Amino acid sequence: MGLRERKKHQTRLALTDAAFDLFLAQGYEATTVDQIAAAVDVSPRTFFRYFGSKEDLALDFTVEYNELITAALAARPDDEPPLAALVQSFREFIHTMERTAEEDTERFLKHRQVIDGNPALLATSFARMSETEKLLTVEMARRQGTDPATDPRPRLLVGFITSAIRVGFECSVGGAAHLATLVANVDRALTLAERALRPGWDQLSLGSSGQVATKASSPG
Amino acid sequence: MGLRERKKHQTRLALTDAAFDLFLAQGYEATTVDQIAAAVDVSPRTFFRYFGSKEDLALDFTVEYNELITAALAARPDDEPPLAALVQSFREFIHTMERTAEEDTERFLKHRQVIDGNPALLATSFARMSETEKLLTVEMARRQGTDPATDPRPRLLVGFITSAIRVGFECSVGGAAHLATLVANVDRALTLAERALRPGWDQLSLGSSGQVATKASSPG
DNA sequence: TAATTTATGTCAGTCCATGACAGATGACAA
DNA sequence: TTGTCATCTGTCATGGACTGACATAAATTA
Repeated sequence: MGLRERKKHQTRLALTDAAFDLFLAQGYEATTVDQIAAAVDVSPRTFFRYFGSKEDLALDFTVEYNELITAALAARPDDEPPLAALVQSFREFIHTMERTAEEDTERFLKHRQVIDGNPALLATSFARMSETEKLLTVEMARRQGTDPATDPRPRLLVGFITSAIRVGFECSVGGAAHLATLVANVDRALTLAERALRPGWDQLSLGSSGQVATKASSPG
Repeated sequence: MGLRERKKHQTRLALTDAAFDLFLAQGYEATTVDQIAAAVDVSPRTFFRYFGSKEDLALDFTVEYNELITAALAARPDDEPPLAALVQSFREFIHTMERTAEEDTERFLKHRQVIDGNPALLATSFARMSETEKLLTVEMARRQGTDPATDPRPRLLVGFITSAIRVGFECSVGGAAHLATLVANVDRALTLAERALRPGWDQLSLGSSGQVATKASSPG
């Protein structure tokens, strides 16, 4: 890696670190881009060459997270039941998060504190997942043997599980910002979600007409 | 209603109408607050006395929608199974929406076209639901006889159903902007969600320790 | 009509974000 | 080493979203 690239990496890191320190000290909204840039001895214009917006910086890590999740699902064995594969992917994800967070606890806790302390940021961080949800849906449809364009069930399954994740995170807001608590809450939400779903609902036996196979087994 | 109040109501309506016409003609981002204000012969400063932000105007209707949903749930009979009550509330909601939309189809379609045409707006419109989700969760917890602060199941149930709604809306984006299609898609998503859930999961029989009753019936 | 309340306009200013241009700096080949 | 080239950065100018302060105009009320 050349000097140029190293420097870039360095400034980027310096910007996020300075930013989060300021966010924690004065709040997200109260800190200006100018302040962040000044803290790193960089022109405000340069800030926007590294991040598209202040929010982009604050939610930068979500990109990495979303990649982790899709990668996790792609890595699950094909013969695993689809729902189990999805849930396991999310479990793996939070444990990966746990591990990396332990290496860099300080940074991790700062992030969580800032995001959780700002409803708008929190909402956006989840909204950013919608792209990932699309990817997960496609992969789930493949595993279920259906077409995601016409069959909403894979999408629904993904929606269920991500909403469980959301709930797990929500439960951890405000309370102890301990990583262990967060992981435990997400884990519990996932377990509950798995239990809440009718067994076998994700196992699609493709009907001839593309109609939902479970229809036959539904009451009435 | 005095003249003053009538005028206010009038300007507010004029602002939203002018705004949505401009949004449709030039796109949401491309139209400025100044343009909207000018179209109604009002100072830009006045715009912000009616709406907190451009986005607030665009998503104004969500407030009404969210009130409809919570009211619908509150009106369901107490002896109805919780999940059924929740799902029925959403069904009632979309049918109320259908009825009001038929009275004022033009405005309704404009709204949907603008929102669906802007991913950021769409995301925010759902993010705004999180306040409503909290209210729904409290009511669901009451119906299930648990404490929403310690038991995540009511919250999970609400999350499931709202994510079904989201999926229903998603399916309708891009395709025919027909109201009937939208309603049908949401309806289908709700039905699928109901079917996907294990029957009786919402019927909590409060264990002595507050532990989850369904635990006993879970495999392994 | 007079006094009070309240909506509106004007003005000035902050912050976020972007395009354009010029100068500085690292990359790379001769 | 040197000169060329690509790229990063700072400066400047600009525009759009908002906000506070103050004055004015209009409606409400007595």
